[in-house]
Amino acid sequence: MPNPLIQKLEARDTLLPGEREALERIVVRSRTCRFGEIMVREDEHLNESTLLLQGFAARAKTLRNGKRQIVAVHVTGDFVDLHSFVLKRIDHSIVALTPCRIANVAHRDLEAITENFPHLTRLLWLSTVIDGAIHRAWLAAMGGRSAAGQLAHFICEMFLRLKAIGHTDGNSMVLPFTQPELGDILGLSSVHVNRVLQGLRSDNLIRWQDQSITILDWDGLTRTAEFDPTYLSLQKEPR
Amino acid sequence: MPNPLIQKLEARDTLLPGEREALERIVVRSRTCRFGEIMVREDEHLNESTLLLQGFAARAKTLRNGKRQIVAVHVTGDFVDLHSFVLKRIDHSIVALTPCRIANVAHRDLEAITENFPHLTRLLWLSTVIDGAIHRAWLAAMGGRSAAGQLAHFICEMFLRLKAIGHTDGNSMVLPFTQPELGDILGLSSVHVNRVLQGLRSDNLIRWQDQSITILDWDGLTRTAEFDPTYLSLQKEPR
DNA sequence: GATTCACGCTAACATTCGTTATCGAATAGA
DNA sequence: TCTATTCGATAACGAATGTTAGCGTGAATC
Repeated sequence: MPNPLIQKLEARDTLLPGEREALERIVVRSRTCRFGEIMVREDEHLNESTLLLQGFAARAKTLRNGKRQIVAVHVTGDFVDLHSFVLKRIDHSIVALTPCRIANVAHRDLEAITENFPHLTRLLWLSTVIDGAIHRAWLAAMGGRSAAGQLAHFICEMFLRLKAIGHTDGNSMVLPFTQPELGDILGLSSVHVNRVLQGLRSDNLIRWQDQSITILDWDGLTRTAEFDPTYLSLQKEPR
Repeated sequence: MPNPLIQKLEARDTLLPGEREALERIVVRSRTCRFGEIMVREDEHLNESTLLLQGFAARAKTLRNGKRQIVAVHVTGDFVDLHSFVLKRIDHSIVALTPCRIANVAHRDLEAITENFPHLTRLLWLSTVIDGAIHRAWLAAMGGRSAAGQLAHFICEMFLRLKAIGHTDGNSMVLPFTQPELGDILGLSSVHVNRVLQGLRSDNLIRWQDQSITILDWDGLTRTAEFDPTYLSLQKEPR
């Protein structure tokens, strides 16, 4: 089975000779996580990063009143806390939103990559920077759009990200999130998530059954979302 | 006058011999910007990044309804769009919130750094990753806190960031933002910003006169903000 | 088989927040 | 000097969103 990280980087730029092998060399041990398991705990000093080989995971901050704010959602192939390589200490915990398979990559090995593979280093850097672009898109969605627009934006984003890794089926995808979890993602109450979801359904934009979402009207959905996919950097470019 | 970028990096890790000179070599041309000037325009293909030598700048996205959402605020020493080095195309524009002095750094020169200075590369990488951490803090503030908590959080953050570059005076700082601008930052209407500001004032947490803010009760302010400064990475660590 | 629990959904109500309008003061420009 | 604009502040109103409660269902647990 191919390393999904390689697939992800190859979508953004062509790997140079040797880079693929270097990546394969550092991804060794892998293990599984149960649903709800906390893979990485806030404020710990880290000497390895986590690569998500399969499943959905989230970066979450918990507030004093018990509210949980999810600040990022990750899918297969994402280097969930690559930023901890330079940060050393992360400001959130990482939790499995489904059962997951993950691999740990030693920071020592990443350091060796920065010493020997400058182009590959730039591509890893790019991964963390795309995470930042997604953060900004979420900020603009939360601050500037209606709740319906925000939810529509999230659906559009997840569809393109899942499509990029071949996890869509026509206009459908599996999004294994409950409405309370969506509330934690969007910063809304689960009641309001339900209301807004009804709206998207009655506008015939999407169908959401169990955990399978079908997009009935992509143009309409992107219009209510004001969705512009460029921030996902889904095209090749020399980096 | 010392290069403020060097000062910023030195606060996070000790520079190795030669790194300081390499940085000084790539920061050459500098120019001034008027208030409101757009330094970098959304969606342009970039081959240089912008270093803020003096002043306040913002990254902003404009929505279809005319609303402007500011997704980041930058101060002296910040490498405002260093992420464009690997991204090549940015998802927002960059606008001067005050008159600014800026320098442009060619991506070719940054590429040379990644080829020859791996440790310095990691520190530049770190800069972009700290920007991401700030994005996440804002997301948690917008999604999970009250408007008062969100505003208080922003004030705490700006105070520590300005203190780190020596731009505070005791418990006071100059924050040259109007209330409508604060609204664009927080995703609130200017009317509501005014309401919430009154609240912080009447609780004797801050004094805000003209553009000078005095923090009267740091403990109280951080408590209403639920502010934890670790995400700013303001301590040295081998990277 | 019985129990518990989480989920999706709905309703009623309270609160927060946005919109619009207005005012005086300060500022910039003609 | 006069005018136009912007800002901070305030009020009134309406819309968006949160809170609490309750219901039926299905899955998991005992």
